[in-house]
Amino acid sequence: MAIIETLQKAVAAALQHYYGVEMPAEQVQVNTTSAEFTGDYTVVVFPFVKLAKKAPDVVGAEIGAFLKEKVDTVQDFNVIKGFLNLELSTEYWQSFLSELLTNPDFGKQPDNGHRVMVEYSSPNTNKPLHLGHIRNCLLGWSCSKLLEATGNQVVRAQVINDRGVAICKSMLAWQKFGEGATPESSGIKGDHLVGEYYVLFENKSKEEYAAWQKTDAARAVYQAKAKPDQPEDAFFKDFKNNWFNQYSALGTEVREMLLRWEAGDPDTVALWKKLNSWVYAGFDETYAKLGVAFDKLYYESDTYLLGKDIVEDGLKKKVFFRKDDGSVWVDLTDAGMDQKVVLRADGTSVYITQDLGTARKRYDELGCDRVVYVVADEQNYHFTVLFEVLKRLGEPYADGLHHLSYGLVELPTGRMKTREGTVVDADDLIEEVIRVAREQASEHGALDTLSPEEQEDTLRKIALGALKFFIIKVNPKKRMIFNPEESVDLQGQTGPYIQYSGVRINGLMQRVEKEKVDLAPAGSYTNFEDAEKELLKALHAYPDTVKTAAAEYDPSHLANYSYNLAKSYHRFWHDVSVFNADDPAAKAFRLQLSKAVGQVLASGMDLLGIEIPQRM
RNA sequence: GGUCCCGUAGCUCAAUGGAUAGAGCACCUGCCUUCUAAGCAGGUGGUUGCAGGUUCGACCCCUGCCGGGAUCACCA
Repeated sequence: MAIIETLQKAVAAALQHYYGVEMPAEQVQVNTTSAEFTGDYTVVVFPFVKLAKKAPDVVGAEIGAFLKEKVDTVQDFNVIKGFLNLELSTEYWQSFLSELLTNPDFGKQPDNGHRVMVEYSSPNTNKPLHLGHIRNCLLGWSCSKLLEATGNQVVRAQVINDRGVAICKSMLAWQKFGEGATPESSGIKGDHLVGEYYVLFENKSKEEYAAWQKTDAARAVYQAKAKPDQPEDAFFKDFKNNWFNQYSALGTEVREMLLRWEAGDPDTVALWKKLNSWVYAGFDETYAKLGVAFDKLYYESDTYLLGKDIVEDGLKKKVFFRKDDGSVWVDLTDAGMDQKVVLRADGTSVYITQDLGTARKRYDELGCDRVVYVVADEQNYHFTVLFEVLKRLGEPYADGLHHLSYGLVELPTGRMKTREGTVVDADDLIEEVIRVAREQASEHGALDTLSPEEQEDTLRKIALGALKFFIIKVNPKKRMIFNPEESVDLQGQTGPYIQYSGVRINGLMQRVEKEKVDLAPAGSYTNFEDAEKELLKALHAYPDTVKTAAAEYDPSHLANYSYNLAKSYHRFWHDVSVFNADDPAAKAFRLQLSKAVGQVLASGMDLLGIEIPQRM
């Protein structure tokens, strides 16, 4: 904020003037004053005492006097234990407020000419979205909004893992046992239907494995391969993947199906397209409910062969080397990593080959000089390697790549496990939060006069506000415990608490409209109440909060800010009267202040992907 | 075992190296005749995993331990 720079420069000038000390202005620490002291901004004078060779309170008093005289926005100061607290003039705060109100883009930055891609969600097409995808989507969406707000052009991209063994399992199970069921005939949402066949496949496979374990062949394998003293059940648990690849009839069928798919067999491709189309329709519905969207879709089936030219390139540049068997590697041991295959001996791509290829392709085609990959932290190593390799290849965009790594979402009972059926389904969860919101609303009664459509819309906003805030308030890199009961709380540190402060403001604004209140005399109101000053200071901090959240790819900063702003507003609401204020200037000022808070809350919540209802 | 991440109130989470480590939930106590009480005010609750170090000042930076997690495939 410009005021901070002004103060920094003035302090530097004071140091020069009194002590002949040269200090770069940006090294001067200016903090916001904590609530229990008088003042708006605080200069920490400890770093200067050695240079000035005077006691902290003397230095503070001298600099304070200098600032008060030379900087007209500094109205007063006090020094406590080496902290120089500065009070800005009421004129400054008044003009700040009116500037905020005339600037609908307050807190946002102008176009900086960069184009950034934010890649998020990356679902597999063999089952529906779950709680983990929700955290991913909310982070990706909010992050993309933050990047836009800080002046970037953003491309939202989704990579869809639409090929491979997983979807073939669903396809095979549907073919064998589905009897032609469709989403229409079964009344089941497409992604859930396909997911059911995936589960069915896994169950059938489990049965087959159990039966196989009783055969002589299995006994022979156990005798030959088990470690000494290894009990049978432990051995067969470990052996499962080997069995599936070598002995399983279903396994063989799936692999044959995958081969047919890769060969472009028309029937297989048609089946694949049919099931995937059901899944996409299901995903679209879930994304719509979550309020997230994409500008660009990448299908793994289009990109999985990509990246071979970059391997050639890397060989030429001696970044990669070829082993005798023909496989291509990169040696990162000098950077504390391992050697890594980038191309198999048979010439086919591996996971990282694709990512190398798509990174270059995106830069070439879309000019994205920054890419944010929103991917869970289990892939930290993969991205460290990927970025390092691209750097060594001298790719021009290599420094603009960022892995927004987020921690796993766990339940109070522990990790979600597919096998134990503890995975929280995204659609179920959304339905559940809406149900609870409906229950609470009927007790509350505030929505009773709305039309049924408006009621539904409001309930959706409240419910999703609760769910989204609950997830987004946590620092992304931390693992989070998701307690379903707490996620639907509407009181306390929650989305609805913030929405409610916005709703209160909406109510005021409607009344302003109706009663045609004159807001002009606000400027003559100068004797701010504590609650008012607190709000002004909070509003003042908004642009920096947006900047920090964007720079750190961390929406939780903004979530916490929004909560604190809402909290200050609730206190203000309680402490002072707005419409019943005793003088017209106070009334006008409080209405302007409320309007400003409403504007910033709406802006901030929008960056988090949360809507504020008209009433609740 | 190597590398990386996390350990803060009973629980879920905050705290650009700055002042007495803060919120919410839960548990108590108050506040609707006044702009929506989905709100406000107060109380209880802490050796910031442990031990050193750097600094005028450390939850934050450094070192070593302890605990939890992730990852180290010609899988994705």
